[in-house]
Amino acid sequence: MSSKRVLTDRASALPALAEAFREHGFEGATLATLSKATGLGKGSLYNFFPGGKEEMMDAVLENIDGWFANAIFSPLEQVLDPAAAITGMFDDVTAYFRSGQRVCVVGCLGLNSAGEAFAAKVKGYFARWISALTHCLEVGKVPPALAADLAEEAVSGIQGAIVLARALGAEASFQRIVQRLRSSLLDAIVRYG
Amino acid sequence: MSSKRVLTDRASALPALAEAFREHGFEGATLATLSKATGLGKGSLYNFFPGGKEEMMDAVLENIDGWFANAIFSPLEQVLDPAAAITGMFDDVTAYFRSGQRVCVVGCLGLNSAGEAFAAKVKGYFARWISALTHCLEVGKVPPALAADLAEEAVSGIQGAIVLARALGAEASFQRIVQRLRSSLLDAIVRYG
DNA sequence: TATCGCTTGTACCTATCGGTACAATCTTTT
DNA sequence: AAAAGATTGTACCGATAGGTACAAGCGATA
Repeated sequence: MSSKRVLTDRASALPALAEAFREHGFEGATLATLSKATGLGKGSLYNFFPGGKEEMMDAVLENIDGWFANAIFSPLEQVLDPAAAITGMFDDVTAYFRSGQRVCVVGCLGLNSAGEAFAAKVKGYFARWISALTHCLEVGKVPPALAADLAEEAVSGIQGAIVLARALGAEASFQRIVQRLRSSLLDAIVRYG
Repeated sequence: MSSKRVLTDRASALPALAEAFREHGFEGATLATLSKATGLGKGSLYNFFPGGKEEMMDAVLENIDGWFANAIFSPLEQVLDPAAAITGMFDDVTAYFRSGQRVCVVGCLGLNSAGEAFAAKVKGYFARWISALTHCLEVGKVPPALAADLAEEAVSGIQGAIVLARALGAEASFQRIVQRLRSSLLDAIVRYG
């Protein structure tokens, strides 16, 4: 059971690590920050993540990706009711990003040179999201070319909504933008479905 | 003339500083980085910017804001031909952000805690952009409520396009998204104008 | 309860951080 | 050309960065 316990404790530190990286970015999050955020001393941190900050961020990305795969990507990929799946996606995403007050770690990593080490994971995350959403729209009888366009627009639009809502300090902006995106996708399904 | 020369040299360092901040972010850009980027030693840097990194970023923001005011905001605010102004805006923005390969310093600052010191400027930048674009659409006879929505969607959409294009390493994504936004605004003007 | 191995806090390391001091240079003015 | 001022590189500062070493502490097995 000891090997399981290591896993458990390592995993239980991930939410706090993710929150610290979210707030301060990869460069801005110091070991002192991470230690305080998790309640773990440096010793424990390096025990669980021998690779240091980079391994911590890697684990956080893995964890986030797992959450999205489960809560967002899979439902879209194995969709039965496209309209319901899309509505669910926007609801989950709005809750997850706290209407834009909570930043997207993955998106932020792509923006500066500090995130280059994680480029593949960042790319994979967005690529899978768009492809899952495209698939869902196609199941809703939306023509493939339009489906791909709408999916790209939606995923990109959510990221933009986060940037704008943070900049303006306005959750309402996020909600308006996301609602418009949702309507746009649902309209396409209604039109072709 | 000496006071002018100070201004000139300080100003001439701004593009290099902006590029360094763009690439590494505020925290990630060290004084060594900034020194190398500008070709100025620490002494000169602190001679021109006694307030250190923070004053440098402040000056960079001022500079960026000035560029946008001149190239983007003013044409929208004093618009005669709304359709042409909007087309011009998207062209200029696409060139400025190098189809999304070049990050928006202002948007990035809003994303993590390091940028809190600049929150007012960040907010002002986006607020003015949205309000200028709203005005332009209204001149194009688009109803005010819809104009505000479309403007918010466009500005937010551009930011999202940058995030996505960087993450995917795909300029094509940026161009598709921006073209769709442009069409959406032009359509509204055609419909109501 | 003695032992074993995982876990943890503390002390410590070097490199580099942002920033300062200042003497040596240029420029400019006269 | 000489004085005055602006500009610059270099040396240096304390603080803190990420990371390592390691002895004490801990819970499980026997």
